[in-house]
Amino acid sequence: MTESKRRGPRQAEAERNDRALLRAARQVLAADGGHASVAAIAAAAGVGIGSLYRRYRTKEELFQRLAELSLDNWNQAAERGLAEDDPWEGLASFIVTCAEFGQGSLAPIAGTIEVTKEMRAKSDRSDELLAALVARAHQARVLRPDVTAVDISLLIEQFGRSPALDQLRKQGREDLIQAAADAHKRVLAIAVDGLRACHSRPLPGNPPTDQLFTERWAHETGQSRRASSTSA
Amino acid sequence: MTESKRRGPRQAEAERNDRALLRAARQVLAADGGHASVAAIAAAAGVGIGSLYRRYRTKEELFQRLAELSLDNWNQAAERGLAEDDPWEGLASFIVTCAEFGQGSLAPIAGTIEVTKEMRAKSDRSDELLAALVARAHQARVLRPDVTAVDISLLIEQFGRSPALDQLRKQGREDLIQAAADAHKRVLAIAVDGLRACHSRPLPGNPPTDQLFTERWAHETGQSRRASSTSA
DNA sequence: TTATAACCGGAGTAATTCGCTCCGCAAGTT
DNA sequence: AACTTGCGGAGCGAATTACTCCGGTTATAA
Repeated sequence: MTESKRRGPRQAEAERNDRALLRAARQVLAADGGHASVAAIAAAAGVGIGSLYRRYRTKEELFQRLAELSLDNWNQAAERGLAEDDPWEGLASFIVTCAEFGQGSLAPIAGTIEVTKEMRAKSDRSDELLAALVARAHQARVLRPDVTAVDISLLIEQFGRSPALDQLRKQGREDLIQAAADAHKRVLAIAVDGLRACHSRPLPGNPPTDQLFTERWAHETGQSRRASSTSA
Repeated sequence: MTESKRRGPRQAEAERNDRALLRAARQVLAADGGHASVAAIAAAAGVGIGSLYRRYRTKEELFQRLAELSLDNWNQAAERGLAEDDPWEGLASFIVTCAEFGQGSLAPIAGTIEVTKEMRAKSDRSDELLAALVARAHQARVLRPDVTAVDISLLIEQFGRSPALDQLRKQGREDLIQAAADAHKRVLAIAVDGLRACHSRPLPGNPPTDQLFTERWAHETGQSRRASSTSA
């Protein structure tokens, strides 16, 4: 990212290919789940398999990079949300941005990739940012009092994919993709409105624990200790 | 279903196995997508592959049966919803029931199975029932005026799976499965509250067309004509 | 008990799909 | 021309697939 000086047209093409690759990987991963094949990803990106393997030594390396970029995006969105004046708009825009970027693509690879130190640090930071976003919205009384940060994380994950969109993409129905994307935004807007403080009846069940996230990314690294807290 | 008279303990075991098979198929399909293997389904059901193939001549036959049962469940839930006195509770319970049953398991096989005449008839009937449910809620002014039946269908599909639940099941973390299921219900309750009429701001974009559903189940049967309407 | 029938689980099989390597080729630079 | 740089995809061994087939187990009958 700091070294994006292009020194020739070949380098430029390589960068474009890399971006297309990551973009395609998100889409294919969302549509095919963890079994997504490198051939499918390369084809969706419009590049050859060879180009994929020149940049990433293995399939897992590509997925690892994808996870890191997603965390970066998540944190950027959270910072932008905190920068907004209105606490509600800040939280809502954060949710929408994360869901559209496709955070949900990560769920199928949660147990398969190795979690690096950097990723864990970024994940911790995202927990803090989200907790701040939630605390601010609570203090302003615009967010339902019994909604927690974990609820929000689960909601974002739930909307990280669109089943309709994924399937239409796999069928190659380019004509309907835009309509499906718009519809997905609509349904997400409905769900976000459900977070507003105007709803008096309490939510069912107890607030979920953040085990639902921390435990899923363990991957036999003996890492089961709580790494973050979701309360401010 | 009319012939459930058991004539011996062997038949009873066969019935239990069949139910376990269908239940497991829904779970594995949700977790693994369309590539879900018969071996995985049989293992999740706790039966041998042989038992699966004694009841269903092929993988597609199992999926077809699954789709039909889902439609039956959908219609039953809709009828129960219409039978309720309160229009809002009727619609809300319908949504929750469908989402929990795992309507979302069908999305990954949408393009792969042959759509029978019966299935299309049941699908048409479900469209009518949902339209009635929505119309009633609109007339009672308890449902946001700009929410359509297609919006509701998409919301149900969106909540037909839980990424967290699916992954925990695949990891065999039985201890967290109940927590994930409860959390999923919570998030769904949030989204359902977003449908209430108390929200004044209109939803973004235009109401989605039902092409988003009809086109996805076509499967080269030359069937592209509109089969139902979603407005009352 | 033994014979029979019904149903079970899963090893085995051919075909497919997988991740990945390797090499011939086109484009830019000197 | 010669050299460098990045490209696409054929091909390979390994893994996975849907499905078949058969030996074992349980319930009933004589």
